[in-house]
Amino acid sequence: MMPKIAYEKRLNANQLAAVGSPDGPTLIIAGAGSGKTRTLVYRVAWLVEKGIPPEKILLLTFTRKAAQEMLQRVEAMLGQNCQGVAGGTFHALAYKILRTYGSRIGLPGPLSVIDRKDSEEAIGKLLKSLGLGKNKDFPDRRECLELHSRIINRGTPFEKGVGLFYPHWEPFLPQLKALEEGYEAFKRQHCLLDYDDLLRFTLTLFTEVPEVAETCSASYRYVLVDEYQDTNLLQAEMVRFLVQTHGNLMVVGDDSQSIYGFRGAHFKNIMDFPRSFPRSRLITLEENYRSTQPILNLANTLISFSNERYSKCLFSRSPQGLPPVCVELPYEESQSQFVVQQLQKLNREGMAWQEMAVLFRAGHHSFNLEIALQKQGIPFVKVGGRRLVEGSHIKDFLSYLKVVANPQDVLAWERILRLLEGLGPKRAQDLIGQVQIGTDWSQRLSSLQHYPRLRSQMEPLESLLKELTGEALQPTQALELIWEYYRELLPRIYEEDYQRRQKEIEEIIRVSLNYSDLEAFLGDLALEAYEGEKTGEGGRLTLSTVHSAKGLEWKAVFIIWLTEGRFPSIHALETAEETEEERRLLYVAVTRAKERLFLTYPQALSPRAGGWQHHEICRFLTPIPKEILPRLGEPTSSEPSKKEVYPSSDPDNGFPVGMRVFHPLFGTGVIQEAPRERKVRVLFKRYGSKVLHLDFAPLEKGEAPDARPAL
DNA sequence: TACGGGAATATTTTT
DNA sequence: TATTCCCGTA
Repeated sequence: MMPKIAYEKRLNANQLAAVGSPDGPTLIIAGAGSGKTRTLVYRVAWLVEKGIPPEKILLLTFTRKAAQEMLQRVEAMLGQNCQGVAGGTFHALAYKILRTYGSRIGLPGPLSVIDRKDSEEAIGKLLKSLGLGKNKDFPDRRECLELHSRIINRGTPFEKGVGLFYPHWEPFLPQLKALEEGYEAFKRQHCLLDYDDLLRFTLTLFTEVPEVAETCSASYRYVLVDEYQDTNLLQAEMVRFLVQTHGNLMVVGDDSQSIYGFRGAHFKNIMDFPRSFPRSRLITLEENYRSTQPILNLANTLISFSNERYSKCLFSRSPQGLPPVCVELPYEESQSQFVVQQLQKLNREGMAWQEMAVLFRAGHHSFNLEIALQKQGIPFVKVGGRRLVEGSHIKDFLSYLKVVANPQDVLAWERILRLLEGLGPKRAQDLIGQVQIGTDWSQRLSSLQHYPRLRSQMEPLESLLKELTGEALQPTQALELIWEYYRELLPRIYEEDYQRRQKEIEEIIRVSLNYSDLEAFLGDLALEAYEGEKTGEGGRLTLSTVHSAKGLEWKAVFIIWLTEGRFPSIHALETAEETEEERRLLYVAVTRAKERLFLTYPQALSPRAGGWQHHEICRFLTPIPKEILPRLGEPTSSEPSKKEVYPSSDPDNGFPVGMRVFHPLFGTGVIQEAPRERKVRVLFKRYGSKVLHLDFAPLEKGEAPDARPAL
C-alpha cells in the first residue's frame, strides 16, 4: 500500500530516522521546540500505516490532554480512527491495571482513588486520634502527607527518609512512624488508594505475579513514552515490565527540561536509558522550529551556567527577531500594569489573546495580575494552581456518588453526614466509627431518627441513596439525581458565591456524559484525566504555572515575579540539586516563547510585612550579558529607610525574645535570641531555626501597613 | 454539641 | 484569596 503521508517532505533527517525506527529500544533526546510532539505523532501514524492495530500501541504521556491531542493529529493525517490507541498517564494506566488485577495482591474492588485533599483529611483524623493534633510543634497534616509522599516516591525506607529529608522532625520519629502505619492501615481498610499507591501497588503486582505483568506487556506491541525526563524510578520500572515481552520502546525527553524532581523524577532516568536498555538507538533533535534566535540565545546562555553537563545547543531557522527584555518595576501593581499594557499593545497590533501567555512559578503569583486583567476586560484562562475537583462543593457533591461506588469510603460518608444540619464532627465520627459503615448504612442512618432536628432531613437523603444504589445507573443519571438533592443545600452552605460553584458542578455533570463506568469516571476525575473545557477555545489569554506550561508554546510570553525567593522559590534552595531544577524551570519557561519574551520583576514585595522589602533579581538572570538580555526600567531609589520599616532600635533590636514575627517567605516564627546587632535567631515551624539579618518587620497585631506609595 | 463569625494563617510545582 | 482555627453562644 502506498503510504498516505509524505514523511520525507514533512520531517527533517533526524525526525525521519526517529519515526522510522526499527523495533527495539529508542531514545530520542529532543531539545525544546524541536518537534518532539510532531515526531511522536508521525511515529504513531507510521506504525498504524504499517498495519499495527491501534490498540496494540500504548502512548504514555504526562497528561491525558497531551495524548488526546496527539491522537487527534494522527487521525487528521490518516483520515482513520485511532481511538483504539491506549493513551494517558502512568497513574491512569496503573489504576486500570489495579482495578483488573488488584485482587491478585489482596486489593479486591472496589478501589477508590483519593486526591491530596482526601489524603490530608485522613491524616488529619489520625493526628487527632493519636493525640498529635494539638501539639503545635508537630507537623500538621499537610506536612505529614508531604513527608509521606516524598519518602515513597524516592523509594527510601521510612526512618532513613525522615532523617534525610526532614531532620528537624527526627525527634518525632516514633509518632511519625505510628502515623505512617495508621495511614496505610486506614487506606487499606477502606479500599482507598492515594496517588503514590497507584504506582507502588502496580509494581508490587508486577513483581509478585509475573504472569499478570506478562499479560499486560503482551497486550501491547509498541510503547511510547513522552516527557521521559520527568518519570521517576517507579515509573521507569513500570515501563520495563510493560515492554518485557516485545522490547519495542520509544522514549522522548529532554534532560534540560527535567522539572519534577520533587516528585522523585530524575533526569538520571533518561541518562541511564542506554544502560538499562542495551543496544538502544539514540537520536538527537536539536533544530528548533519554535523560537527566534534571540530567544534561543537567552535559553542557551541560561542553561550554560548550569553545573550539570548538557549536551545540546539549540539553533533556529528564524534568525531575525526582537530580543527578549528584562523589566524592573517598583511594585507588584506596576508589574501587573506593565504586563497589561504590553498585552493590550500586542493585541492592538494584531496578536490574538490565545497567542499570549503569562507564566509564573506558583499559582498564587498571578492574583494581583488577575484583578488587573479583570478590570481591563481581558479574557483569560488560568491553568495550574487550584483544581476544579478540589473545591469542597465538588467534593461534597461527588461524595454521594463515591459511596455508591465504594460503600467503604468513610471520607465520603463523613462529608455526606456533615451536610446534615445539626450533625457535627462528633456525631459523624461516632456514626462512622472505626468500623466499616459498609452496606448497613441504612441501618446506621436510621439511628439518626433519635435526633429531632435531623429527622426531617433523613427522608430525602435515604430515598436518594436508595435510588442511587437500587439499579445500575449511568454516571450522568446518578449525578442528576444527586444534583436534585444537593442543589437545595448549595445556597445554604455557600451564600456568597454559590452561583460560581453551581456552574462548576454543571461542568462536572457535563464531563460525566463521556462515561458509562462509575469507577472509571471517578478515577479520571481524581487523576485529572478527564477532558475539561474544549481545547483551542478561542480568544483567551493563558495564565499558567511553568509546570503546567510544559510542552506548550505561545507567540508572546511574559514571565513574572523573577525575584529571589519567588523564582527561584525559597522552598527549593536547600540543596544545589533543587536550585539547578529551578534553573531548568526557568529554561522551560523561556523556551515557551516563539517571538516575544518579557521577563519582569517587582523590586518590592507586597507591603503585608509592614514594610517594603527590597528584593533581588532572580539569580539566574544576574550573569546574563546585556547583549543577550537587555534591561529596562530604572532601579527605584525609593527603598524605604530602616526607620520606616523597623520601628525601634532598642538594645534588643526591637525584636524581643519570644516575639512573633512575620517573614515574607518563611511565614510566622518566634524569636529565640538576638545574638548580635541586626541579627536574630528565629524559630520557624516549617523550616526550623534560622539566623536572619533583620530584614523583616515585626508582627503587630491589628496594625495595617501604611498606605502604599503612589505609582 | 453545633455553629456562626472573626481572626489567623498559609500559599511550590502535579498525579 | 480562601481555607482553617478558635472562641463564645445557643
